[in-house]
Amino acid sequence: MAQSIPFRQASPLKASCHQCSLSNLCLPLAIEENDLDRLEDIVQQGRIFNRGEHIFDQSTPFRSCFAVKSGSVKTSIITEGGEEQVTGFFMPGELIGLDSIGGSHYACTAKALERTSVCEFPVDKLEDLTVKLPELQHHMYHLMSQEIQNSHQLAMLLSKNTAEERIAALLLSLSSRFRRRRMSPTNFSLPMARNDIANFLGLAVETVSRVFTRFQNQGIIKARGREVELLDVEALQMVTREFSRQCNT
Amino acid sequence: MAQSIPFRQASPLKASCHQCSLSNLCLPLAIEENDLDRLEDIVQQGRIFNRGEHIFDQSTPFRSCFAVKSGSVKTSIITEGGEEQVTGFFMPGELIGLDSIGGSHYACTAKALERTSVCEFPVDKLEDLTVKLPELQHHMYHLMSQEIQNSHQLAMLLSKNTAEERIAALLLSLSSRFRRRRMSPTNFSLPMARNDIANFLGLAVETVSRVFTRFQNQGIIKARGREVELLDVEALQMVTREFSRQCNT
DNA sequence: GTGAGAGCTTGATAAGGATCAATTCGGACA
DNA sequence: TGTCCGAATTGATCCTTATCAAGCTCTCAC
Repeated sequence: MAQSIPFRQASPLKASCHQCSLSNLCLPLAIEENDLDRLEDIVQQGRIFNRGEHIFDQSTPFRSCFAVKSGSVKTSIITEGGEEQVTGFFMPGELIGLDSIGGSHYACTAKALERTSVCEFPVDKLEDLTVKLPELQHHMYHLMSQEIQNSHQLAMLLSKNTAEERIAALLLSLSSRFRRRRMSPTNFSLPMARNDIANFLGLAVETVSRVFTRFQNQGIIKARGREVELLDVEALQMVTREFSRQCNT
Repeated sequence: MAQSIPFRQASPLKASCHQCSLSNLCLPLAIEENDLDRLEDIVQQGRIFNRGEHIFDQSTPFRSCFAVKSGSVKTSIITEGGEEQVTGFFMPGELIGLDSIGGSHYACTAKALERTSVCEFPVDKLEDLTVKLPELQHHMYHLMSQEIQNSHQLAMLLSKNTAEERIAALLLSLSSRFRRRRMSPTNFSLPMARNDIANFLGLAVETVSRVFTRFQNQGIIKARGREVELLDVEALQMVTREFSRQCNT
């Protein structure tokens, strides 16, 4: 977009956090209104990625974290043997690359799941800034610790829960993330393919498919391709083990 | 120990990072010799925990990160339903509590696996210090991102690898961590019970036991209770999938 | 519109590991 | 030294989910 306006030469790719609708989800939420300029000074409006394009991969030298502005991203580790493990899905307002700070290269590969735009935060500048803005530093620590917790939660899901429980948990996670963005928590379209869901949850595609139809037959969800409607959120919550155990006790 | 010397009243529980044998593994490794005092100023020599004692649990208000000084610690998440998921094992020089920064309470429960001593870093002071020592801040980011990577690696292990591969990977991880501490990488005693291994790796205890005996019959390891000897490290590396795939290709 | 290919669904079979059950081992303690 | 209890091992069976195979559907290019 910005590139199609050749006349504005000054501050060519500077993003405006002030005007961004995601400022209450993204990094700006940790910063006082009048310090926001300092964040804007280091943010670069990244380019737009088409479906399937890499934002970075494991061979890219690490330089920046990225905030998703629109669209969605999947991150995955790819082993020497070529196996892929999807490690996360990122939606608008969420920050990618926290797992790579301190390394020379990115620790994972990030791929746009649809047409996606991102904001880029060069990490050297970000580190300088967090020294000056302790609230921002605190927020960074907070984000990173949450990333650790998310990953532990995933490990838990993978090692202790059935296919149905895993899928229910994913649907609920997506639901709450849509809600945070003031979008319908019960009626949304999945940004990722069944394949990615399967990989992320440690299942075979066929199993994912079967569980979707099972949920549908039980009237818990309605799914048509990537379009999903959660018909009975309570039932979904019952499916996740934490909840069912809680109720049994 | 310090408590048994009642005459020294000044700086009662101050740890000496200068003299600590783990200073090349622990936080001090990021700090210039002459800034080390500032870290020492905020470190508290924590008390010693007996086998089975909690260093903190999920109901403890979050205040500090802890470095293991001697002994070992397991961390786990415990769900409302009472289920446990072991999220990590921590050995001397390693930092616990990174997953909790920014929260009001600890995100996991930490339990001493044997008689264990820890150093305590109050996080408010640590955050203040990282503002003054950018190298320390950078190192904290680095540690946290590695924690994320470790957890992703675990997720990968759980979702893609067989029981044998998971156990081989754990043994190799322990081995390399012993090596870093200048201890034998092939001859060590497991700090954790079979039960904890099973839980961590998403297996049943029986499966862990069976794999141990299978490895033993194949002459890859020798195990007598918690005493383990790695007889054929190469073979173990072959077992982990990354390696075997690499060789097949 | 039509064909091709990827993505998704459904069915049948097989396998890896969980579960249940029964010993055995090992260390703490009287 | 014997006893007790939890941890570890071993065996038999069952279950969930992977795998293999086939058919369906949607989308996109031509």
